[in-house]
Parts: sequence; C-alpha cells; structure tokens
Amino acid sequence: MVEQYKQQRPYLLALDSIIFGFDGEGLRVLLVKRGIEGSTWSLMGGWLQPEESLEQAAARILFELTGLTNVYLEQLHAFGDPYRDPIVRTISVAYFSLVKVADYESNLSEAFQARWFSIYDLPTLLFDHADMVELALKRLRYKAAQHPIGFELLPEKFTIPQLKKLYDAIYNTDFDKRNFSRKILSTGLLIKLDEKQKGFSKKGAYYYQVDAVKYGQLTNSFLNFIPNTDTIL
Amino acid sequence: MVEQYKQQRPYLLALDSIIFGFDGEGLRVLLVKRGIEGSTWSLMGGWLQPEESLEQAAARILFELTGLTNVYLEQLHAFGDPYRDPIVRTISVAYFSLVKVADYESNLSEAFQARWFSIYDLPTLLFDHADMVELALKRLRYKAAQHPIGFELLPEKFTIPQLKKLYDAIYNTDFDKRNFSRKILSTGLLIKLDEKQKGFSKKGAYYYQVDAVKYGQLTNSFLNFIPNTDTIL
DNA sequence: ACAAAAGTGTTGGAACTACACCCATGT
DNA sequence: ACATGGGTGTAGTTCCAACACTTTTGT
Repeated sequence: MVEQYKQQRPYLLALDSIIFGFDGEGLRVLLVKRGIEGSTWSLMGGWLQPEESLEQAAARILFELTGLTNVYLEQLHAFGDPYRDPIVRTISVAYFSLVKVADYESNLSEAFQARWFSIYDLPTLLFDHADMVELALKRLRYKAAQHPIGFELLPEKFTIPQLKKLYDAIYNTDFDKRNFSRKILSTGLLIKLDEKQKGFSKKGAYYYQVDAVKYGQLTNSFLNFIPNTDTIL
Repeated sequence: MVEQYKQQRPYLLALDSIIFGFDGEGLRVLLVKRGIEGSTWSLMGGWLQPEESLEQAAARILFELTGLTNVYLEQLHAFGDPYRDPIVRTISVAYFSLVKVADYESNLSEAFQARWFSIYDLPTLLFDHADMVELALKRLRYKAAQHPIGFELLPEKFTIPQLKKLYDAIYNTDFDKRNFSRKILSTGLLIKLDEKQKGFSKKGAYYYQVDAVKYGQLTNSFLNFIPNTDTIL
C-alpha cells in the first residue's frame, strides 16, 4: 500500500505571514524586501522543515524576523494555484498574526529589510501576496467583530481612546465614542488602572488592561444567534 | 536564485473533504471505507495533481465520489502535523462541502463504499480526520449563523419546518418555530411558492425557494457590529 | 482663560424572547 | 370528530443608534 504514495508527486511547501501591527495611528502590515528577488516587497515567508508542524513553522518564521514569541497567530488559508509562483510550483499556507508594534521595534532583525506599510497604501507585492493581505484583512475584521482580539495589537496598558482608534483603523470608520466605550466596558473584560496616560492630551485618559482570566475563558458566543458553538457537541 | 528552491524538501499534498448532508432528520457526514487500508472509515480524499488548483482538486475529488458539480465548497484548514500520516509525511488541505442528499443518492459512485453518518455518532476515523470533522462542524455553525448557507443542504424547494429542522440539527437545539420563521422570512430571501408539501403532515406546509438574485447579491454584513467587510476597502 | 481631548446620560426605535391559540386536512 | 403538524400575533424587555454637554488640565 505504500505504492500509492510513491506514485504521487510532491510539492514545495512554503509559509507566508501577514503581520498586522498598530502604531496608534493606522493599521499596518509588515513587509520585507526579498533579498534574492531584489526589489520586490513581499510578505515574510519561509519553508516548512521536516520536523515542524505548519503552526510551528509559521511561529519560527515570525520569530526569525521579529524576535517575538507568544504572538497571536492564526492560519488564514492555503494558496495553491499552479502558477502562483512562476518558477517552481509551491503551495503556500498563509498565517496572519497580530503584534504589538512597540515590542517589535526593539527586536527587529536587521537581516531583513522590513518596513511597516499602511494597509491603505501598499506597494506592489510578490506573487499572490496582495490577495493574501486582502483576505487577512477581511478575516481580521470578521473576527475582531466577534472576538476581542483587538487587544493583541495594543500594549499591555492602553486607553479607551487608543482602543477606539484601533477599531476605527481596522474598520476604516469612526465609531461613536460614547457607544464604543459603553460596549467595550460592558464586556467586563477590561480592568481600569489607577493611572492616567500623560503627555498626549491635557486631561489624560485612564489606562486599562485586559482581565487575563476572563479573556482566557472566552468562548465564541458573542454572536447574534448562535448558541455557544464551543460546547454544543 | 533557483538554488534556494532546490535545497528545499517537497511534501506530498492531499485533500480531504468533509461532506455534510441533511436528510430531513439529522445532519450527516459522508464517509468512505478506504479500500487500501481496509477497515477504517475516513473522509473522502485524494492527491493534488500537477495542473490543478487546490479548489479544483477538491471539486474533482468530490465529483469522483458523488458525481456532483456546482456544490458549495469552502476551504477549511491545512493540516500538517509531521506524523499525522504515520507512513509518509503528508500535508492535507481539508475542504468542507454542503450537498443535497437527494441529489447524491442517485449519483453515488459504487467504487467507494460510502455511507452517511450522523455527526453525533461517528465511527473511529483515520488519522486526524476526526479533528477535521470537528473543526468543520464548528465552522458550519459559525458560518450558518451569519450567512444563509443552510439552503445549500436542502433541495430546491423546501418548507419552513424543514428549514427549522435543519437549523435544529446544525445547532443541536430546538428553535422556537414562531421566532424562527419570522427571522428567516424577514431576510426577504425566500419566495413562497403556490404549492404545498403533500404526505408528510395533514395540513401540508408551503414550499419556498431561495430568491437566487438576492442570494447572489448577499454581502457578509448580517453581523452585529461589523460594517460590511466586503466593501470597506 | 482657553483649547483639546476625556468622560458620561438620555431617549426613541428596533429586535429579540417568551408564550398560546386557531387552521387545514387526512384519517 | 379528532389528531397532527402548520401557521400566526402580542407584550415585555433588551439592545442599539443617535445625539451634546461637562470635566480636567496643560499652556
């Protein structure tokens, strides 16, 4: 029965990472200049190694670029059009991750020419990487509406106005600050700290942090209509 | 620069299909007995061919088993743990599809020993196929709450009570029939036909069909809170 | 004192939940 | 006539969107 396997043709398997960050102003994507191809911006990527799972490989590649571990990482989609890479057929499994820009700044590996780009102003990208970014953005929007993953993009301590700016950036809109803060606080996920942000505004905004216990216990039933899909079966 | 590719090890790439069906009673998954392994139930699967995209391969494999085309098909996840297949390392991209059981019955290819199983009573499955089914069910629940994909599991003409039974089966619950029908009809997606179902109940329920035009125009903003993520950018 | 951002409260409408009765028809 | 499932209506509640003024503090 091993015969069946031997007749099959194998393919190269790559991973590509859509790395989102937020710098207080806009939603950003981290891109690298591929040394080999020379002048094209592309997503950070790499090859699957024999003893790695896909997830491990994606985490390793992210680490190689940013030095970060314990980062939000989620599989996005497998891309496999026959000619997506014109040189050798390659299947790429794309992952997207959310990083705190402040953490990254200090960790950047110089080996890659990396730069943050606004998602509304991307350069031309290698292969099908633009499709990947577009899909990742859709997924981020879809997901952030139901799961409070937005926190992954902010520092440990953040203010409500910062959080609102993040959501404004993700959805490219301008939420009403009163309704926004009511809605966010009503989740009970935020702990108000006894400390105000200095320097940015005159009055100063209170810092909050995520209640790690409640955040860990979250299920996915923030939804309309769905009974809690984590525990149905 | 081609050197970089040559150093990389390639992997076998398989596709596996989680095929959901609804027979009027419960939500079912179509499983096959793998001829070669002999006695184990597994998902329908196959190998990626050199000139196919992943999606085309998944559609082909589905066709080979069921004879169906134009079926709802969506990529679920890529599974790549190093030892998921103990014989040869294989990456599998899983797709899930929704089929109308009635269509399938007449089309079944005899070459595969296929059977519908209740999702609440599955046999032991090959490799990580049980994980795949579990994830597919979560995705179906998640998705069906926001997108009216439930219709894909029903025949062209169906009654509201049938549709309610389907949703009851998907969520393993019992929706209130008055609220359910109000909610479904308020979408404006259903066209009431001038024909009643015969034989099942004394009174007979009206048939409906999906308004194909409106269904095609759907965006994904049935959601709580998300501005329409299809058109933001 | 004033400018700039933070913070908070109310109201009308919409949507959701819970709940019970009548209808049509085959036997 | 009666049993079976089909179909509909209402009332209370909650949730959401829209909207404007007061507070704090650095300059």
